[in-house]
Amino acid sequence: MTDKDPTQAGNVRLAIEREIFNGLLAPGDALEEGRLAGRFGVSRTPVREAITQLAQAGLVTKRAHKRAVVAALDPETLLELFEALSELEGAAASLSTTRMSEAERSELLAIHEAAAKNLRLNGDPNEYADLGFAFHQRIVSGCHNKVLIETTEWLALRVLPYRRFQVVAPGRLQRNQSDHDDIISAIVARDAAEARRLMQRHTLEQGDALMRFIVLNKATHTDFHPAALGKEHPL
Amino acid sequence: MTDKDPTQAGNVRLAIEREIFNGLLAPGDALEEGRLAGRFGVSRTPVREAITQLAQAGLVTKRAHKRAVVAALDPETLLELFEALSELEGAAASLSTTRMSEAERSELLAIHEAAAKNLRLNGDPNEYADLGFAFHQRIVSGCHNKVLIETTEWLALRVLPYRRFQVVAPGRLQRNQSDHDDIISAIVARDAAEARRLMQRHTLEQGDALMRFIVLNKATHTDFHPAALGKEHPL
DNA sequence: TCTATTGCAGTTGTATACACTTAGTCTTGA
DNA sequence: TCAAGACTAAGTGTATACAACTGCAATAGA
Repeated sequence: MTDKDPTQAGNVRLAIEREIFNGLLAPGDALEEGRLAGRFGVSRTPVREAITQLAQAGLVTKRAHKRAVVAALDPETLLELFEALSELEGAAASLSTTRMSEAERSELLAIHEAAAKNLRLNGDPNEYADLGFAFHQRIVSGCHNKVLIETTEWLALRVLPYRRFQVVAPGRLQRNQSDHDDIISAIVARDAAEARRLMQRHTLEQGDALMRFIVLNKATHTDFHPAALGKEHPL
Repeated sequence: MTDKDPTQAGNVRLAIEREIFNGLLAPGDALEEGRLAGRFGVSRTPVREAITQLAQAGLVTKRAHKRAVVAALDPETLLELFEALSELEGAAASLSTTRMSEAERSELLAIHEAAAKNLRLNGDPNEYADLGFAFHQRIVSGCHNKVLIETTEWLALRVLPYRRFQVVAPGRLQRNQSDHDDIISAIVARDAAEARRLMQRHTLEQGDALMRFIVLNKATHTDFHPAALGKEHPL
């Protein structure tokens, strides 16, 4: 357990989060307080507090006197999540066109070019996924609105376990990169409306691609969950 | 304490929420677990859980080994909050133009007309505020995207203690109503882009008006907080 | 007088014990 | 055989005790 966090509840929260992202805890799995407490070597109290926080964050669902379970993202909710996310990221992109500092803009460009290079040289897909993630993150943070940033990341957190799988869809990478190309163009041209439109469409399409992938996968593996494919997520 | 909620932590959470909205607990006030426990006649455990939830919801801030305090919305954050909210409500309005059922649309119209009537007859300003609140809420819920609805309400919750004061600004009521008029028109015309634009601008202006009011008020009363003006909020 | 250190009171964080709820099984009666 | 009800096991909700931390005030030293 990382000892950076002063409080155990925080540690436990992070640990459970990680396990959810790793797939060690799959959507639908029950979080039993006593067992987790034993596993982490603490009492039920901090575990309970961690679960409360995770429930409030939407990563787990909890009803009175029932065991908390890892939030299962049914396709419908996943779609809604991406729709909402696309609106927020679109808004952020729009604001970022006028608010990003020169340094932020050049950093964004650097990330974008690193991704392009990775693609040209057939680099590690996971590295590409991370760069794509960074790309989105920089655009969001560029809006300089803490509330908007927080809210967007809050939603992004919930799709994070699923989001990296878009890369496996054939041909998605090139399409993804050209989308990013266009978004960059809109940003450097200071075209807020266009940046919003492109960013929104892009995120929405990511969601669609992911959905398609999931339902196809589900056809063969009814017990599909993120960990089925992934290596753990770097957090 | 209302005994409808099965769990005490939930009761306490609601009670504290109410006190925050009432102004009994003003932004910056400390929430001391022991004292609250005594006041509500429960132990510290459910109080602690309630505070954890409220912290996750953004209504209070909490750091390790420090007392939790009611989140103080400094003007900058308040502005950011309204900016983010305006994006979300705009998005919801856009989606609602195509997704609202006929029943929902007519309910929205009924609310709007009730507000108009209230205004014509110089009715109770608090009733008008409630109708305005309902207006926004119906448009948001009309988008039929649970995630988007939840997220919007989550942000709206944080400005709720402040939002009702817009009505006191002179001339705001008529302007508010005519804004609503235009939004309704866009919705019945199924003009998604226009509905988004109007709704976004409208919410943003609400924020601006509120901000102006607060800074003016603050000039005389440095210890300004919502309860200074309001009757309690009906929750 | 000023500064640093130490002690103390108050408050939060954690462990543990107990009460209550839930779901499943087993018994019992028709 | 089946349904209804009691019993039981497992797990959550709450209370309480204790440990750890923070802020402040008193005190000692220069």
